Amino acid sequence: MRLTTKGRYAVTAMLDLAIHQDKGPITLSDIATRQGISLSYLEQLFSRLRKQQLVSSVRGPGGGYTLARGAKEIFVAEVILAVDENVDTTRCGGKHNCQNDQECLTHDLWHDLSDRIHDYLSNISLGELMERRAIKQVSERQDHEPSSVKADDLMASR
Amino acid sequence: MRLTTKGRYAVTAMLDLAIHQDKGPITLSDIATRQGISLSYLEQLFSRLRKQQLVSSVRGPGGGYTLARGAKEIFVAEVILAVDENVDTTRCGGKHNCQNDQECLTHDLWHDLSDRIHDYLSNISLGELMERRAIKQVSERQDHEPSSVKADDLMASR
DNA sequence: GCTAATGTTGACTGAATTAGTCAGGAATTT
DNA sequence: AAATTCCTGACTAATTCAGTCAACATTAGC
Repeated sequence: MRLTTKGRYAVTAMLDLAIHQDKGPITLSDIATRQGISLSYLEQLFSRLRKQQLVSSVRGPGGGYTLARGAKEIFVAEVILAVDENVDTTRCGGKHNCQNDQECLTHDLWHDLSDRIHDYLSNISLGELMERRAIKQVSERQDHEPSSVKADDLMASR
Repeated sequence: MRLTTKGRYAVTAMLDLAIHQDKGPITLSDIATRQGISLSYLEQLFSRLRKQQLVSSVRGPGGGYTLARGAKEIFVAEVILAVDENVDTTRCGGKHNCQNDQECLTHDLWHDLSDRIHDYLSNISLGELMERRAIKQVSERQDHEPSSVKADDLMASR
């Protein structure tokens, strides 16, 4: 499991899709402008996302992409793995008899960690990230709104 | 926070160090042979690990590297960040006024996720990974050892 | 049916990063 | 003095990243 800018682009684009999907199919041009990602690069990414059945496409005018499932049923790990064709992260490729026992010992340790990260990201859905954002926005609005409690009061109370 | 093969090499090497550190300073040549990583590449990585004070070095014959702290006080996130000359992952570099509000909306969402991963990896120590491995080894040995309790008995009791 | 909008595919490319090589030098033990 | 090890920097091949470009397929609307 790798976590690079490529995966970040994919997750960001999928989040954009999730946020705007109530407006019907979304074109890649829209996402490109909103997120500042080149159209052609998005095409590469969505080609893979489509093959993994994370998005559906509609051709022709008024067409575009939609999420293939609900935002709460799509998990970050899926998105990242879809655009990351990288598989065998281990040098010994799962073989347990490489050179000496010592080698695979730490290989397994890494594999352990990799599994944990994967499990973790498999439990965060696009929907959750959206919700979290919604909560944050409310909280920020409250911070900036004039309220009965002044900022100075808060500072003084520290 | 990125998660690449570079970070994996670093974590693997640090785990190797953690496992063998009871034998005094460990040379990079030892790690190179055991883990199948080129010596020169390890030198680059350990140069950074040393600058971040994750390892201590001893020069001359009988020298090598040791962990700067106990294995339980070194966290995976530290190791990865040490070798990753972290680029600013966000295009807007933290500015909240890039183009339109929409752009930063999903940028923040990604940042959220990145933070979560960081928090997660900040709570896994090298020591924990070692322990987990130890438990796994015991469990595997028990699976293969003939014992007074037969496997069939266990299955039946379910 | 024509046209425009959009997805689909593949070949190509410059830039950055990865992973490694090489050559020396500095410190320290024997 | 000699051997061992860390330390540093310059260099390089391979890969990946990010993007460009061109051609084509499908469909909606006129």
